[in-house]
Amino acid sequence: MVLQNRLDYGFNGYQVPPIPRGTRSARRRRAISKKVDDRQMCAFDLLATVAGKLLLEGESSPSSSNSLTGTIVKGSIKKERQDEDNPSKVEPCGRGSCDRSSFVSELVSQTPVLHHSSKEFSHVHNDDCSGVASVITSDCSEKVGSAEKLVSGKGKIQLGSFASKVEVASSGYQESCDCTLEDENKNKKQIKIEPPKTGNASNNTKADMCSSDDPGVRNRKPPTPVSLDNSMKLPLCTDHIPSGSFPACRDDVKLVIRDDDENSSGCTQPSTATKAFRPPPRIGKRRIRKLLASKYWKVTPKLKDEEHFNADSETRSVYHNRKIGYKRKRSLTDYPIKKRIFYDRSSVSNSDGGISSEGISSSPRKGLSCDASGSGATIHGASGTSACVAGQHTPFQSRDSPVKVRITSFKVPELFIEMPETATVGSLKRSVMEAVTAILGGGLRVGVLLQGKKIRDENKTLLQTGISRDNKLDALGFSLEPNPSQAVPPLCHEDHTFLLACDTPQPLTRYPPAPSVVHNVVEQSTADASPDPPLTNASNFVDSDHDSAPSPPDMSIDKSPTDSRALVAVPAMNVEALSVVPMRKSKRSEAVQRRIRRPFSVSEVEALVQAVEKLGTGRWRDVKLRAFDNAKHRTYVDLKDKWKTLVHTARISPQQRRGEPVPQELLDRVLAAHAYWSQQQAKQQLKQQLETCLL
DNA sequence: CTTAGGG
DNA sequence: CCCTAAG
Repeated sequence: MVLQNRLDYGFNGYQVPPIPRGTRSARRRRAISKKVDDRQMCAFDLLATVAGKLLLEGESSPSSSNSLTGTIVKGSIKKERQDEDNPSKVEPCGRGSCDRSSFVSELVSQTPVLHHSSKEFSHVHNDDCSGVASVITSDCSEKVGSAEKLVSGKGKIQLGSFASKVEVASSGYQESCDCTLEDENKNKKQIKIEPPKTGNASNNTKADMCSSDDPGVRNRKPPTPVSLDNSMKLPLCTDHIPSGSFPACRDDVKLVIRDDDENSSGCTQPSTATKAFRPPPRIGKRRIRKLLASKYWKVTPKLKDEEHFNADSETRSVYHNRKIGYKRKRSLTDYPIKKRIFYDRSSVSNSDGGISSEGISSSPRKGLSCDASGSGATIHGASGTSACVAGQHTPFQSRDSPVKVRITSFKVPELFIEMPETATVGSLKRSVMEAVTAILGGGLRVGVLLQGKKIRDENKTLLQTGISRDNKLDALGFSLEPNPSQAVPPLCHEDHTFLLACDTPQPLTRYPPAPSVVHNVVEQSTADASPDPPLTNASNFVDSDHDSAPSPPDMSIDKSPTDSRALVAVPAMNVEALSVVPMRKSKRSEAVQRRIRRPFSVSEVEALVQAVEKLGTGRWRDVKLRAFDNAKHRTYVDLKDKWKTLVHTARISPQQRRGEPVPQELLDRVLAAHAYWSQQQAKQQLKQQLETCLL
């Protein structure tokens, strides 16, 4: 029978009888994946929250002081060329003499920036000229896209060198990591982010940050809510930043933390604050896992190969997450309170979004001198976007004069960190670090906003979009959005080995792109975005997570050359989100986002078909292990689903099929295998029925 | 955790 | 892809 089938189906033969299920014990052992440390929860929670907020970033309502969307008004060309070319005018940072400084203060005084913003703003801009990070020059004819890249590039520098150390300074001295917050929570705290002392500091992994045993975190005392003001400034460019250390008042990222117990009671159910402080561990872990799966890698992909996060556990977490998903839906109250970081409600309700640019100004040419000679500082007070807006108008602007954009800082939305009083300062640091990292490290991209409107068309020139034109009312803004390509758990290269024994170190081999795949995404993903291997050799080969993530074929196809490579519906939500304030919070921060769609490539289909031919349907876990063990983003449920659709696809006419066409040959095999295994299954059942009857 | 199947 | 029910 078996042989016959082999002949009939023309493939290497079905494996009959199916190999006995691997002993559960073995699986179990692997299934006992690492429990996520409590302390990670904060980061995860935050990540989720941040994710929610970032998703909503964009054309946020201008009516919130916490608005994440910054606006700037480009400066006008005020000086003649000669002036501009005069290097002496280019004073990056003057003492009190710095024109800009006074200019900015003036701005500040005029700008009805709401709460903390103003304070922080003045701080940064008056005390800290170096807060002005970078000058970006681009020509009027530059396209918006290129401008974004410029900004993005600068930002990357910053983000890339982003320190992985958080210092908590209270009353001027730096506490040891060992004292508890209890000891310190009376003081105003400042958290600054420092560059790593050692070269490898930036390689800190999340595990590092969370692994130390922190008794405080386990403590059941009520949490000490710590609010991180939304005044964290992120100098955009580190060019001037001394590598060794961060002078306290220079380019540091600063958070002003205020202790606010009332806030906490307001934000957390007082009754549960103590009791429910430690939620049912199970739920907590689940939640963590969920977050972990969805966002964690984005921040610290390197962890992947760590013990905690071996592929297996990661994969499993995905499965597990499914359940979490629906469980959470049923009861949102089981939200772990142990240690969470969340946004201030006001912040959340008022606006959502990413990190906004603030204190940006643009001026023609070497406008650094920025002698704003009283020209109108446009105030967007009502808008409350809390971004410094300055506009100057000059009739002299010539068409080809470069548009200079200076972004002094990006602001991070207000954060709250809630921790038990007994948490250590060290753990607080980690929390903040994680929070910041979550926001910055996840891969950001830059959005350009003009008068609050997002400029989608990257191909427009600055001139066309009006950025180059002088209009006081023109507000140019930049926003940081979650990078779509990063929205997917990134993948570390270490993890890149292909699993199947038969596969050697092939990852580096480049296969020619599958014909139907458009790879315009590749430009942004790095080297490895390897296309599908030829079908012929695709034995068990399956794109690793890394490979397939950045370039979902159909994504790139129908996209306009705008910024819409987004896999996440970031742009779409931008405006609407704000008008739908109520829903948002629960929807965004609580709900887990749907996984991004990642169409199966032909090679994946090939691998799937081959595995199913061998193993049969109904053994999806084995199929997964066999052919997709390396593709972390494919769960066995996915495989099962794919098979389902494959069967369906094979049955419908080619005209009705959508997406990347699957070779007919493969579809034939699908049908054949499906038929065979269905038959096999039927037989099996018959046999069982007979047996039961006989018994 | 896995499967199977509906949505 | 998600969600659930059922082993």
